[in-house]
Amino acid sequence: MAKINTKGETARSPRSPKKTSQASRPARRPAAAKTETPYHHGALREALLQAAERVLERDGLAGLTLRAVAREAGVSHAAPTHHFGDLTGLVSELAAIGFRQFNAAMASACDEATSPLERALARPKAYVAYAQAHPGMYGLMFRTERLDYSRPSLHEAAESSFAGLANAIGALRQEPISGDALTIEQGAAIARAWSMVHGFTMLLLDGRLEDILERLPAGTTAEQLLEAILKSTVAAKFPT
Amino acid sequence: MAKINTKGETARSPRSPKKTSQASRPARRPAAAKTETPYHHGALREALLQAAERVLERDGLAGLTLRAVAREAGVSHAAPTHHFGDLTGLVSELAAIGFRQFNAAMASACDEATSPLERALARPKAYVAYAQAHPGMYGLMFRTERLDYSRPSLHEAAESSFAGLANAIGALRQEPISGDALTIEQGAAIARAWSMVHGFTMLLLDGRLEDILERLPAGTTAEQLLEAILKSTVAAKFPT
DNA sequence: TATGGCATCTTTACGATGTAAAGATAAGGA
DNA sequence: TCCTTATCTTTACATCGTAAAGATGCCATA
Repeated sequence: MAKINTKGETARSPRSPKKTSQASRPARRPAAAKTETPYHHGALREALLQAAERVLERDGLAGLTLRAVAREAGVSHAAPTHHFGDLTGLVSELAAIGFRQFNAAMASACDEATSPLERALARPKAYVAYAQAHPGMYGLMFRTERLDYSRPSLHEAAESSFAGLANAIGALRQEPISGDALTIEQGAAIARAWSMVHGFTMLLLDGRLEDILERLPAGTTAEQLLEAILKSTVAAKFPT
Repeated sequence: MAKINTKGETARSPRSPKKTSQASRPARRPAAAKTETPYHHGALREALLQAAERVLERDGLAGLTLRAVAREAGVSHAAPTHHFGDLTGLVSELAAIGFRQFNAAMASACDEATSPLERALARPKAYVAYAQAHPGMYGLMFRTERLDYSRPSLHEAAESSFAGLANAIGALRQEPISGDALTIEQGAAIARAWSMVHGFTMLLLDGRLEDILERLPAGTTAEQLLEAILKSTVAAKFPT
């Protein structure tokens, strides 16, 4: 509400107010002098996505508007339209980036695991850790209704995330999971794991686990609660 | 710019355009003639909440705006402000109603269960069933960031929901759960159950379980998938 | 090298929203 | 009867998303 907007709608710093003829600007967009802000940005699309990520993590989902992103990038409010079509487009592309970060974080966590038990716990722990480190991004990926999964980049990134999960469950059950057909037991195992971790994450981010955490022995963290849940779930598979 | 606004922002049907003196209106707000729409509505607060629920289930979360609710109720767009303060206020009161419906649905489902196994499954099944029957309401309760839990009605209704869950887990573990202190095992059991069911519901409503469902034997429904998950979880406690 | 097409970015405009503030209207107590 | 107050309407404004028209300069082609 009330958004002061202290710097005016369009805020490209060193732009002469009118009649910017091509004099007084370095010729041919020199990659060195970024401070001159050439008329044609040159990499606006990427700059907008980075600006959007900053706005998202700073102001939350509600603050992620087309105009705010444009302000953050220092261009006019309508500039994003040309690159993303509409807000759904920008948000979807940003979510795709989020999914890729997310997948990379889980993959690297799995790689670092040594024991079988560790490997089983690494993925869900990395899942929750990513969401805690990037709550805005996670909200963008799983809370917004404004995502267009028909966009190839988003579809592919989300699909890859799902495939990683399915493979992890397959490894845990020691039966490779086919790409096109699942038994009811396999489907239940995958859905259960995903539901549990996703639900835990959402409840945690929404502060709804506070009721539980504050009744636990003093100083118990969300990570410890998660670990207790996970261990009680997979304990049977890894006899101590 | 005259504001075309096809149905007029304020749409109380039989309102004389100017100078509505008290003649031509039934004296003293007669409870019989609802069609006359007395100036002072008499029960606007409840009417607005009912209108809001209709708008929510018809147009979804994005369609639930203060002005849309006012239109639906046939009053001016600023009328809700007096009763709810702002959009957060209205949305929070509606969410409280949702939590009460939600709790009642689960309680009645538990009452109808006969066997111990049935009783263990009744609650989560009713949970998901409510969300499927009232996706707007469920989204309002668990997806919106615009809820004010400091409001007594919402706080109480949500708290009651949590208490019901904790009791159900206590019954399942055959150890009554204290109101103020939990062991890590108890906390993990509660958080696990809630996370699983909540996560399943969110993924289902978001269509993210489609990838799994369509790989399952043809015709498998979400309810069957949920049942498979639940049974594999509590199977140990209920030897067939 | 000159020039025209076209991608890129800005300006302007419009309807929608939330919210504040002032005006209108009835209800109820003095 | 009159006045205070709660309730509802009108008006106003900043913000948002989006469309459309104008400005700018890159690049291929002549």
